[in-house]
Amino acid sequence: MAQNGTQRRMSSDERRAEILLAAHAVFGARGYEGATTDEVARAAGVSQPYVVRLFGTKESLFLAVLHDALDQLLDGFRAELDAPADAPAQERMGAVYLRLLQVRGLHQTLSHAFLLGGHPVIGPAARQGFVKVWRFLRDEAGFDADTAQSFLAEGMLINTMIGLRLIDEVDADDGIHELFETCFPTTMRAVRDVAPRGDEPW
Amino acid sequence: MAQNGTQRRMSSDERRAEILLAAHAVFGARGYEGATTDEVARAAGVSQPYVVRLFGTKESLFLAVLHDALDQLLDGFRAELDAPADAPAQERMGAVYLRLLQVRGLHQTLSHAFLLGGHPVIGPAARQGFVKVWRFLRDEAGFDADTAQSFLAEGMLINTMIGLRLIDEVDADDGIHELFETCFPTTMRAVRDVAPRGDEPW
DNA sequence: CGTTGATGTAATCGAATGATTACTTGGACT
DNA sequence: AGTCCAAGTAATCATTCGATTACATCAACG
Repeated sequence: MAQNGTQRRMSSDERRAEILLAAHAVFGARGYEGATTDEVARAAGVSQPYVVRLFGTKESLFLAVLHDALDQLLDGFRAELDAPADAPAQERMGAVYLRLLQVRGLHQTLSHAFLLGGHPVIGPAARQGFVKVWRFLRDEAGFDADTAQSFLAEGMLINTMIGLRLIDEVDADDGIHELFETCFPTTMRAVRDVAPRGDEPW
Repeated sequence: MAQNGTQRRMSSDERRAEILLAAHAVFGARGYEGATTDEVARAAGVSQPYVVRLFGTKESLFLAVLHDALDQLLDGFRAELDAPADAPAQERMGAVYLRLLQVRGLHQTLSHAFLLGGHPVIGPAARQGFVKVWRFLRDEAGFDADTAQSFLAEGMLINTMIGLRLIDEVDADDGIHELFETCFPTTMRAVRDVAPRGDEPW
C-alpha cells in the first residue's frame, strides 16, 4: 500500500482510489467496526482527517468499498463471459473469483458486509449486492438454481478459509491440507501464493 | 433474554449461562468489535460491570461464546450420530445444524470468528475450532473429502443468508425465494420461523 | 440476630476513535 | 511574481466503551 515512489500530489480521484485499495485490506482484516479510519489512512499513506474528508464518514467509506468489491466481481465475471469459452462456465467464473484474491481483503470485506444484515445502512446495501450476484449467475451466466447455489456456497467457504488464515496451517495439519486439495484441486499453488498470511497484519 | 419471572438471585454459574446466551445474539448481530459489553449486559438483564467481572474481559467473553458454539455444534452432531440412523448422514447432520438456528446468533458468531483469523487471540481459537469440525466430519461422521467440503460450504452459505437477513426479502424478491427453495428444499418453513428478522435488533 | 461471603450495582476513569476546525503547501495560470 | 484553489495536515474535541473501584444487598449459618 502507501505511496509509490512519486512524491508529487495526486488528484483527489487518484487519492480516493488508493484509499479504497487500502480500505479493502483494512476492513477485510478487521471488519467494519474493528477497522479505524486512522489505520486506513496510514495504510494509504495519508492523514486520518483526509480520509474522512474524501469519503465523508467511515460508514460511507465502507459502502464505497462494498460497491467497489461488487463492481470488480461482476465486471470480472462479465468480462470472462464475453471472452471465448474454453471451459465450463462454472470453472471460468471460479477462476475469476480466485483471481480477485489479489485484491487484498476484497473477499473478506464482502463476507463482513454480508454478516451485517441488521445494520440500518450497510444491511440493505449488502442484501442488494448479494441479490445482484445471484441474479447475475442465474440470468446472465445461465446457471441453474442448484449450480448457482453450489457456486455461492463454495465462494463463501473460500472466503471463510481466507479470513481464517487457514493457509498458515496447511503444512502443519493434514486435515487442512486435505481440505485445501479438495477445495482448490488445480489452483492450490496459485491460491497459496496470493492469500494473506497470518504474519502480516492484513 | 433478560430475566425470567423469578426475582431471586442466581448462582454465578447460572448467570454466566444467561449472559452467554445473550452474548451469542449480540456478538452474532454486531460482530466482535461492534458488540459492546453494555449491550450484552442489558440483553442479559444485568449491569455492564458484572459482565466484565464474570468473564474477565470482552475478549475472553467472546472466546467463551465461540467455544460454547462449537461445543453445541459438535455435541449436537455426536448425539445425532449415536441415534438410530433414519436418513443419510449428511441430511441428519444438516438437520442438526438447522435446529441450532434456535440459538440466536450462534451461526453468525461462528462466521464472525472465522473472519478474524488475523486476530492474535481469536484467530488461533477460530482456526482450531474450524479444524475440529473438519476432523469430526471426516473421522467421526465418515464423510469423504468432497462430501465434507460441500457440507461445510453449504453451512457457510446458510450463515451468510442468515446474517444478511435475507429472509426479509424472500417474499419480495423472486430470486431470493428461489435461492431459499434451493437451499432449504424441505425445511423452508422451519427456517423461516426461526431465523432472525430484520425488524429485531438481533 | 449478627456476621460473612457471594451477588450485584452506581459512579467514574482513561484510552481510543470519528469528526471538525483552522491552518499550510504546492502548482497552475495569468 | 503574484493569485488562488485544491491537496493535505496538525491540533483538538466529544463520545463511546472497557475496565476499575467502592459500595450495596441478599441469604446462609452459628
